[in-house]
Amino acid sequence: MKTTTIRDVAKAAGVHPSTVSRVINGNTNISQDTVNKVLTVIKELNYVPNALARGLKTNKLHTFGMLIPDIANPFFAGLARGVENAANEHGYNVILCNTDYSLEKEITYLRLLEERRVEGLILANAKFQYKSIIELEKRRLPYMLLSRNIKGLQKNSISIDNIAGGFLATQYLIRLGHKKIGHIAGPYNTNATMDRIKGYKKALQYYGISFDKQYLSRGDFKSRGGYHIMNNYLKFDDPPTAIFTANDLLAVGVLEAIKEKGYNVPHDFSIVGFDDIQLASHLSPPLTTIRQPMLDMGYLAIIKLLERIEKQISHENIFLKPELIERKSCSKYQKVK
Amino acid sequence: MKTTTIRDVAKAAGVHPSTVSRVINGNTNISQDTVNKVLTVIKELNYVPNALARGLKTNKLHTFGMLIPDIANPFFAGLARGVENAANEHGYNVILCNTDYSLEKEITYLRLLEERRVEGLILANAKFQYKSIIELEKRRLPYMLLSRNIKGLQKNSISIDNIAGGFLATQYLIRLGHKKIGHIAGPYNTNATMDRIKGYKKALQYYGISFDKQYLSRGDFKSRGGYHIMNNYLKFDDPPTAIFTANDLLAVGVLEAIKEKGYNVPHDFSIVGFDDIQLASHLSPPLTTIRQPMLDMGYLAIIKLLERIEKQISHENIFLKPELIERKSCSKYQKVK
DNA sequence: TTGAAAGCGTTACCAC
DNA sequence: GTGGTAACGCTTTCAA
Repeated sequence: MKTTTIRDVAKAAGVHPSTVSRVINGNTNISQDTVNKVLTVIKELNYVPNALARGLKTNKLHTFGMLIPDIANPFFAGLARGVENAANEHGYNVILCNTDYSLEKEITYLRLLEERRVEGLILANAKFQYKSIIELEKRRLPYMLLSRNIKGLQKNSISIDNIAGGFLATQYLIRLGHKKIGHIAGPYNTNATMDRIKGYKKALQYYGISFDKQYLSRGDFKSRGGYHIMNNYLKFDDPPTAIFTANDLLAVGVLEAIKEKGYNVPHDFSIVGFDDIQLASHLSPPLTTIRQPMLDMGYLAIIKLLERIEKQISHENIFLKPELIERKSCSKYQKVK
Repeated sequence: MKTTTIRDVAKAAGVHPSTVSRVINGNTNISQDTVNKVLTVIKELNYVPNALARGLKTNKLHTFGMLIPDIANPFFAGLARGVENAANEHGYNVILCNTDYSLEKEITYLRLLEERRVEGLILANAKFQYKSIIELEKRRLPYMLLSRNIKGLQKNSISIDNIAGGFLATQYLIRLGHKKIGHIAGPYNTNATMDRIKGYKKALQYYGISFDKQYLSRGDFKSRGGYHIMNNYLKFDDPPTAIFTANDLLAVGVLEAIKEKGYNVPHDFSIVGFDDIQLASHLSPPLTTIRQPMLDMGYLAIIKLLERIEKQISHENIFLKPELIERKSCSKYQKVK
């Protein structure tokens, strides 16, 4: 069974194919009569334009590609949702690719997306390096890095200001009177982790608290890690009275370790997380945390990508403001334990 | 700047374009010499085939469309992940569309996907009705309904066996000695809700417990709803001693209401949820729940879709087995309260 | 084993 | 306002 084409419509309407094309594309220089006639036939024949043919001709399929490690991770799901919202509003579709933190997968997907002639790329994947970006630029394939910064590249990225986020969290705890503040960081090979540490140190310094390196630990963004590190803190002669974790999952583990030992949050320890995933508000106690505006970040990424495409402009790195969400996992520092 | 085409490669390699095409497509009837020559040139020129042109010619762009209400919902994210895994393994890409439970959006997206000539559709969206399916069949666009059944349609769907799920949850509570078992259901306009209720009733009947309709409540799949309904139960002269909720979020609200009144889970009340979202294992107490195998469901949907495409077969509705995940929100019925 | 030619379904440019 | 024609980049059939 052949699908109906623009030619079938033309024949049935008694006009030339190019006229049908003009009608479809909303060209104005056509008599109302012809427009009506063509439109009627289109409906009658149930004609659906072939976007591939159009794409081949115009070099525009109105499709973006998005690379993320894993859509099942709520953080990336939020980004993806923001991206899709903005793309859809502008008539674009997005092909989503899960790379599982594998460089190989990233490269395979990228190739696939190039073959498909996507008009732009949102890169929220993990392993991508500087030279891959150079490759993209050589091919003139517009991209935006999302929640991702690449060393040596000072443009076309959108992420939150992680330094500000770290500062915000730490400052909040300091203002509650805490002086012994632990920070459980993420893996050290990401900018996000390092910046959050910077913010943490900056706040300490700003408020005249000296940095104690035994209070800084390297975690893995998973609850298990938070659990072990907190247990370790609890063995200290002088454990921290407040903990800032580099993400919410770490805070989950911290909470577990504290409860297990019979202590209470926020009475005995104050906790601040990072991300504000759905989980955070449902923990007991509900977790005070630094919110990343995932939807906004994704949305903005597309807006900027479109600007790049339409006006050929490059953008400096953009940093969105993090926000402190105050819930019930922190309290004023209590002298007596 | 023109992109390099198959013709450029041909010229540079001193062969005919059709020969290049044959090399790209792994045609065997070519001398090793020519293959090598062409491959070298392809690399030199950095040639990337145009999938649109190929798709136009072959009518196969190897792309699927997937309609879901909201990727930010962990349940759908799980499905999407499974779908993408399977699609990718078979050389397909997937265009993801968030419909926000809006029929209008569903229709708009569907049209877009048709124009793009996707080869198949995964429908996990909400509003779609029988007549839209008929429309798809008329257009010979293969589809699979995912976690979604449509009245009157006895084929091409994959979901879990919700009756079995409801039965499993209720049976578990009964075996713990509970006799007064409440069920907080979802919205009544979905098959999933109705089937879980059926399973609940079936278990009661099977174990000789008479159904008491005051113990069955209609919820909304949100924690707020669970909270209010549980508060209502607590006002009963004879409140249920165990609650089975139609999803995990409802259980979150139930837990809150119970704690607020100073009761303890699992000591005073036993709770079983449904879905097993990430949240479930991190609640306190960790929630016993019925797991839906999201990844498997998504994966299988693509496998079956491919079968339909390649072998033109229709499938009966497929029901996957739910699984009870035992955590710490249930205990044996205690006589004295 | 390779070349030639036609055509997939559009759009865009040039006539009239 | 509308028609004609060529071309987008590829695959496929036929012929050699």
